[in-house]
Amino acid sequence: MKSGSTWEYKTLIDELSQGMEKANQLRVHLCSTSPSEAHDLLLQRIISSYENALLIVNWSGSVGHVPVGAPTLAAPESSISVDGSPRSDDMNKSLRDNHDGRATSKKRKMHPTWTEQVRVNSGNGLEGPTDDRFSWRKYGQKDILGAKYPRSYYRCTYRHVRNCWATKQVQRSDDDPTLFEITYKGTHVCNHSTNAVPPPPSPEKQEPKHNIPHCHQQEQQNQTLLNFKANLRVNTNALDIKETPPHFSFQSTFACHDEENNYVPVSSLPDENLVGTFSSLFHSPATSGSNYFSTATYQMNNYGGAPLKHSETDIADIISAHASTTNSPIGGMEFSIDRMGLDPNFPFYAPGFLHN
DNA sequence: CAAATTTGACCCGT
DNA sequence: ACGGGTCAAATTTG
Repeated sequence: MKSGSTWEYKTLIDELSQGMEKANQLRVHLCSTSPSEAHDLLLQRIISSYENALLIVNWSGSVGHVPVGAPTLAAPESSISVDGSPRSDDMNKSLRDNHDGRATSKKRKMHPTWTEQVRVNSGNGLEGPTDDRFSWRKYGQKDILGAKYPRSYYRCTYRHVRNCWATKQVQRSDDDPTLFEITYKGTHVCNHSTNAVPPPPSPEKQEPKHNIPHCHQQEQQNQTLLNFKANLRVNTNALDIKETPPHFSFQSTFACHDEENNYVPVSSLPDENLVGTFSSLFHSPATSGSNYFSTATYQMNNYGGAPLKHSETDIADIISAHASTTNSPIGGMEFSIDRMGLDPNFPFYAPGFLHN
């Protein structure tokens, strides 16, 4: 992009983030002094608008020249499939299932992918960095050639319920056992603690997670934004992982890679201020959640009679969840699927933006 | 008993 | 053929 517009662009971002920050502050303030649903809702909307704007700006600022080696949000060629249903595998599965049962097929779709290094400062970081506020379900572990420690594979617990295809791999560092490299793939569309679809019947086990105070729900939205940014160039600094015993401290660094897996260190964040602004509001910017694709996903997912075999969490849930996005106002967080449908590549009719 | 983890087998790209 | 990633039956956990 040329320099003139770059300047404008930055200024715009500055302004927007200012606005957003102030709104956030106001919100926090209001929340603590005179909690009021109405205020909160209003502020949420304001903030959402800012988020929207910021996202749009970020988006347009980044698509033009694909500058940062951003983990691509969608596969370049497959513009329709904003992903989230990255693997038609499961559909295929139901088709091939018949005799083989094995289903993985096709090329792996492009997911936003980034790596986080988490250091566990403690006597024995044996458990590893477990809690990043999403519900992960381990689905595999593998000894990796030349690596001392096995690599663990996790996927989102709500994969089937919410069609959330985020996965992560955790690999302990060979020479520094306190260091874990966590590779996130795909973006969370479940946003399990707040958004659109309420969590499946049994609330998170892994994360009995403190009920999120009303005031903090915004965090989720903010987080969303942050994470979106993270998709462009992941960032974070300190994080405070809730269920960590006090003597644990995490420190993480992020990098993301582009499709060629070129590392893109995150040091060079052009808009530090923005990040600073947000990070002051978050406790755990490390989470990988993001809704920005969920809507697209929702409307794209097609459970087309492909019964997912076992319990997992239930097709009934799927159905009702699905229904809830179109019919019942659950938590007032439903969002406009139809609009999403118009342009799945433009993920900004994000949930939490309260379209009703 | 349901949900999560473990673990060997399978699949796919190289 | 090999290695990494995923599946799914068996097992464990809550």
